[in-house]
Amino acid sequence: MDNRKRKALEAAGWKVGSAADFLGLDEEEAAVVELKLGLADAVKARRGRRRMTQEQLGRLLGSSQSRVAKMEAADSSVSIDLMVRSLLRMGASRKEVASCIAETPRRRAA
Amino acid sequence: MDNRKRKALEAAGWKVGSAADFLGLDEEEAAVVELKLGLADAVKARRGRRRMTQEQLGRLLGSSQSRVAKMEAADSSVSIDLMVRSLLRMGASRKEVASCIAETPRRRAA
DNA sequence: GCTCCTTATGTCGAATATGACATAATATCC
DNA sequence: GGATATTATGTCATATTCGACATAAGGAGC
Repeated sequence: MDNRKRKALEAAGWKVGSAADFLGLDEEEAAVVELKLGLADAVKARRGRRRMTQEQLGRLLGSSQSRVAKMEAADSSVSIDLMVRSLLRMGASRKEVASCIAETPRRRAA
Repeated sequence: MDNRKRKALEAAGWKVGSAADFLGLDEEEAAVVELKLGLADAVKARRGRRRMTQEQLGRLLGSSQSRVAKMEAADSSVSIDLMVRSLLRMGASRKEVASCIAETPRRRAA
């Protein structure tokens, strides 16, 4: 393989070649927030469809009402992991999780 | 609204109505693992396309080579958050992140 | 074989996310 | 109005995840 040469040339400082499609920190954070809003909406929607209270869902997840509330508010203290796990626990498929990550969340207002 | 009555009937014990599509804990864990494998593959693939080393990517992420290695191995000690952030930082769109969550990961072998 | 580069694995203190609890705010009924 | 149910917000001790470091393991070229 002839990677060595190219690697030495490209990626030398920071300007790696090809598409140059790195996001900055701010853009990344914005994307994460949108993504989390999408998950939050999905959790709220699914819980609503089941006619469950936050406390019931909290119990199902082995968690608490307050954490569910924060989850649905896309609070900065809740991880993507928790939201994803919650959706899966409520019966969402991986594809469904994916789709609510892909779509721009409805509730954009602050 | 007439929710009260229905809520009292449904959701009484745990058998909430409609689709009854709750996953058990095991199934949820399995789904999480698959999902993480998909993200891990995506990180590895993107890094490869950039011809970056794990150390370079670690530096870009404000992290370290070892964490990138664990990330690409879908190690249990790495969060979905970190993987998602890494992909976004490398320029992936929310949709691209979603698609690699949706698809069943190639590398199924242990 | 040895050297150099890259990746894998284990461990640590520090940083962050967690469940739990209290309590405030917001409905929804009478 | 009050009573009751549900949701929002703040705080805290514990648990998990973090970056960092050391070091082993795997390859590529000599």
